[in-house]
Amino acid sequence: MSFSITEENYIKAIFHLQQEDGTVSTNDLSAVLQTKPASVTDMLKKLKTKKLLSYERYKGVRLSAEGRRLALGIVRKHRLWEYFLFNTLQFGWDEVHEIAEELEHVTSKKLVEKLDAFLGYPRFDPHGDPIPDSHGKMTVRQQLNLIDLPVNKMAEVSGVGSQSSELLELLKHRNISMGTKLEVKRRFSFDHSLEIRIKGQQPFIISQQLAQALFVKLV
Amino acid sequence: MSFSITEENYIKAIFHLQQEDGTVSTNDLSAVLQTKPASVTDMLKKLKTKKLLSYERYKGVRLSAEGRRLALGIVRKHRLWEYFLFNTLQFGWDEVHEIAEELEHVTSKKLVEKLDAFLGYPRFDPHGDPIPDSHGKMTVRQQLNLIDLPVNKMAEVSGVGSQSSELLELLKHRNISMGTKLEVKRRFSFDHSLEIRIKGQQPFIISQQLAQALFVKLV
DNA sequence: GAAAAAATTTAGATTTGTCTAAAAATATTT
DNA sequence: AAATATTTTTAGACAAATCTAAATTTTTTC
Repeated sequence: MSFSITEENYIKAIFHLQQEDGTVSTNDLSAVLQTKPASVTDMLKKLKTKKLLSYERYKGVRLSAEGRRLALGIVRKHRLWEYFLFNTLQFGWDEVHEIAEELEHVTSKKLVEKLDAFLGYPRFDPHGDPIPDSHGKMTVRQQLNLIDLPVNKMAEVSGVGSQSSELLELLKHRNISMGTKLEVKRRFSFDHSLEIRIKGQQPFIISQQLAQALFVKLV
Repeated sequence: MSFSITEENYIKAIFHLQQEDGTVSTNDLSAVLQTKPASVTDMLKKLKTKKLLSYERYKGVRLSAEGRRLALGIVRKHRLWEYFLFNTLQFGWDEVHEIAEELEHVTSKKLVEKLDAFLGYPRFDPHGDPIPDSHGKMTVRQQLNLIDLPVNKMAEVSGVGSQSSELLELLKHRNISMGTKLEVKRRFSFDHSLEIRIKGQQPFIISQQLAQALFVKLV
């Protein structure tokens, strides 16, 4: 069985939304895919007949084992291409997502395996997200949200919560990127902002929203 | 203005058919695109309104300057990706075309330029076809370096890189002279040596230095 | 230069993925 | 638990790209 680019994008979106909570709603999908809820309903019915997901009207949706396998394949391709664009072609880490959105739909299985080998079987993409291997397995990284990082523990940035250009723009301006070493100096309960200090720089304050969008690991 | 993958495939097909004779017929297009003539007619009308070609009913079709520019851009992408697949990812030269058919539709301009730079601005793809540069210009090849001769293409020796007696001595010993017909059987990336076969003889291996000193033309 | 053959176009239908507007089901508020 | 609000689905329509069958134009043959 083969799938259109549109179908693949639905499956990928459901996969990502499912990470948080078990079932995914029509409205959530409508929001991330930028299509009307009515169109989402139509597509869900279609994907159900293709056995990629279980769906009952008004009850939300969940990927089947088959659907999950497909999703992992797409995510694998997306992240391998991101790695290629960043490491081989020297793109900025804020540019790679958009291009990978197209490359991820190229179908050749052999291409994916050759690319993986050429890149040296990388396990994380430029945003710190794990790259599924050819069996769909991902290395889990002991990564925590910056908002949860204990005060005065040195850590390094290992992931971001979204690929939005707004976030990436802010990070660029704040001079934060993958591997940046930092620690939390203080917490302000009023607005949940944090004072952080990047190694070798003066401390400064970041918002709760930004802190929640950053993942770090202890060093 | 942007174009669908289908529209791009029509433009590319017209471009290739146009190489032979000036105008292209509905039936020829129908044959290479594997669609019914009626469908071709519909698309030609559409592409005419987009000013990519000139078309009058029953009279065949010709690309406009705009259409030619678009076609060259697609051919450029196709051949750069073929070069990448063959030279970087070590695909067989018979496998690259099919995969490049998908990659050629990825839209990022910057990707094409970065890929071109990464590959070292190659001027010919693995089949020996010229790669248009970013302005759409192609090198016309009459004579090429033996090191660039695609595998399994019969060619004849048409020139040498120097007149040094050392070179000529070696050529005499190897039994190679002007007009000798040969083909490349294999390439060894380790030392860039080539296995070649002179028509009617057993294959043997020559060094990179020797290959670079020989010019051939396709026969 | 007709008649026959081939190529091309028109007309009307189909599939995919989308939309709007209205109806139905579910969730929230009071 | 009734009223209200929100979410989701249904019904019917539309654009893109295709098809088949029939009509038209061009080309070839005699």
